[in-house]
Amino acid sequence: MIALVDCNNFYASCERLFQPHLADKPVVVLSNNDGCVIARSDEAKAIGIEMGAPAFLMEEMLRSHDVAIFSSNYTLYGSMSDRVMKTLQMHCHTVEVYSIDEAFLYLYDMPHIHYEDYAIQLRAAVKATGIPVSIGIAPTKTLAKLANRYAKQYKKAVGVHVLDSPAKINEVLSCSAIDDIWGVGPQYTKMLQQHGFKTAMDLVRAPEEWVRKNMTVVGQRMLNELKGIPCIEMETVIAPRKNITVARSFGQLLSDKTDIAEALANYTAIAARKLRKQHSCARVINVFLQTNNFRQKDPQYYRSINLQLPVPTSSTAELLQYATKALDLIYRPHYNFKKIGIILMELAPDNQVQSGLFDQVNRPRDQRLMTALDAINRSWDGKELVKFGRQSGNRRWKLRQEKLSPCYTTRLQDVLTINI
DNA sequence: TCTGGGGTCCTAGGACCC
DNA sequence: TCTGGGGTCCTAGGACCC
Repeated sequence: MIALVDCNNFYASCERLFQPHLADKPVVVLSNNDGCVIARSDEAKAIGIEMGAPAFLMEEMLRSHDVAIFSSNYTLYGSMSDRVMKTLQMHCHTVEVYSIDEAFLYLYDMPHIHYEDYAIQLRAAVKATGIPVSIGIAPTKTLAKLANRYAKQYKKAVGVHVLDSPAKINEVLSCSAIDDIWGVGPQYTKMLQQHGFKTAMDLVRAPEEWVRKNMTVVGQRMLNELKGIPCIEMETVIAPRKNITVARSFGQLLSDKTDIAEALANYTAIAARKLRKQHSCARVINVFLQTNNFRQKDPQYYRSINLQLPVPTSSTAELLQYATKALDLIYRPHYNFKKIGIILMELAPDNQVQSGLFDQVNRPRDQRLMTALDAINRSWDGKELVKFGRQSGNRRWKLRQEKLSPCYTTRLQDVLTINI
């Protein structure tokens, strides 16, 4: 059996944990730039606040219901996620951390446990971190996902649901809508509804060849998973990323090339740090630049460009040179730009780099420099104490984060003081 | 009139996930 | 005035190889 542990309203729960007076209040967390709603407490969902809704269209509503609003604080959420995942690892040795707020637990080597009791205990153990979770247990990942949804929807008090018999599986399949299935998104929902499918049970009854033809091999795997035949492997070792993207909308529209170049330099530095963290080098970089396409009255512009690097690298200095060159090639004056991004592609392990015959770069020296830079910056609360000149300037690009909470768990001066 | 049988690599586009 | 930021996988078609 496989368990799926999913944190309830994760970002909202993280924020609320350190402000207990918000315990039964509506809480929302906004995306970067305080743009859209990306997490909601149950109370916020009950008022009718939709996922992804733009905050600026709901100001009156948020005020009238006294909704607590937070900017995203990924440092806090990452740290809370670590605590949750470590707790799970203490109760199961095969854990796949699937996302910041979800994990699959492999229970095959504990066949004699009582699954529901186990889940209830596990849930209580995680609650000690302050984060509430729901748990679904089933023979496949896709069914565990459905069981988890079911627990959230119909068994809120216990927060746990186990699919250990055909009858229980059928019950969940019958009361799950087609788009509740893991792997069925908006397009497949539309297609399946047009063919008369309503519930997960309807899909299970469909002929395999039909599913294969209309939903590719991915759909075929999904179908088998719903029938209790595992087709999606556990992935317990973290594979290195194949691409690394850093892209942000600016806090305000920018036209000036100097401002945009400064933003790009900072995003490049972040991407390069991520690259080194997973011990990879990039062979190709892509830089893209775009205007705000919600402002249809403004002239629109989008361009992206790929640059091949002569020798794969993870050096911020070198990547900055190519990123700057890329911007020179795609930048056009007089547009109101909203967003720029860099994608590092064709990543390879940094100990398997083929050097170039005419390479002029002193790579060992660059590597020592980057190692020293990372070490210094790591030891200062993650603040970038040492950086490249191109990264500095007037920071016109920086994000709006008007409701940012403290880093309660990662920055010493932000730790709460409690008066008794 | 009749024209083989295997393969790989690359790219764009489409689908999905959190 | 204000609308997020990351990822993965699959397929079809074209170009090429022997």
